[in-house]
Amino acid sequence: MARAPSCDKMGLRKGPWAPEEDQILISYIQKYGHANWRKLPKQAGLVRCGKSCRLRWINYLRPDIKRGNFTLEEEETIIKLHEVLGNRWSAIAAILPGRTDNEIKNVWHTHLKKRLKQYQTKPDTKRNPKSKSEMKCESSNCISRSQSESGDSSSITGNILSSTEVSGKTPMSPQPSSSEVSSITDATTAITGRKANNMDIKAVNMGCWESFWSDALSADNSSAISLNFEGVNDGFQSHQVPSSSVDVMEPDYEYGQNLDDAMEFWYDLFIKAGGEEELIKAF
DNA sequence: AATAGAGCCAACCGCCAGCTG
DNA sequence: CCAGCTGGCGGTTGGCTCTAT
Repeated sequence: MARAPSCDKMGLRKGPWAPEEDQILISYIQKYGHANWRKLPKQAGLVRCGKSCRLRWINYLRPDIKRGNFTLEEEETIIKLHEVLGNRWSAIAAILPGRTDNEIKNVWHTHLKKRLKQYQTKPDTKRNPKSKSEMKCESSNCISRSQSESGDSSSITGNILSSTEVSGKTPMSPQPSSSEVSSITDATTAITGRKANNMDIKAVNMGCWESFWSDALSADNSSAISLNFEGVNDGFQSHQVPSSSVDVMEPDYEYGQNLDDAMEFWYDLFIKAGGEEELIKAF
């Protein structure tokens, strides 16, 4: 395949972007979008290659970029996801809203790798590295529970992610592209420890996993119980589980205080209700 | 105050997969 | 089916900043 000449071979500017260039790029994209990165610089009047423009936009100029230091939660999430995904930075970035793969890669190489090494040499000092099976994302918007050590499928992993966290798209976006599906698959595997299925992809596409599960389960909610747990950003959210398909319930269970507990209980119910097949029917 | 070394991060490079004609 | 084009990805690097001496 013929390769496009690199930027310097075409006499294009390289290196750090000037504020004026940023401004040109921003206003062009705001006006016309970025349908074709290769043509964009010429049309916008920039002496850069399309690739450079794309990178600048994605990594720095996009309005939804979160600047500033990574929080402890974000760093923990990266470490845990890296245990599962390895150097698949874009897949990790898909789960951390507002963060770019480049940023995550940099943080990993500059901070986290070192920190992990320290933990491994002094396992009791700060963080006790968990095995994959113990993976548990503790951030408020990313919950994961391990499959039981015995391999019992009744403790399938739970997860809460908004669509934007997984696919980078706003809710009710059109059909995901193959690359987005791959992101969703990666994210599902990373967070839940299980393989993504079409339902996950559909769920992400139609809104978010939370509401998907909720809607699906409440399709038969004539005698439903409610699970209340702390939501992503906004306090408490209610989820309905059809009690008709559940053999055992604990009505006095405290759901509201601990999201992990709620999710554990929720997923136990889900499995008792017949697992995925039941969900497919309900949906 | 000057200098060297380390750390950090924006940006580049080259490869690859998916799309299109 | 094929070749070319494009966007996306991960690895790497150059240069700026910070810190120690």
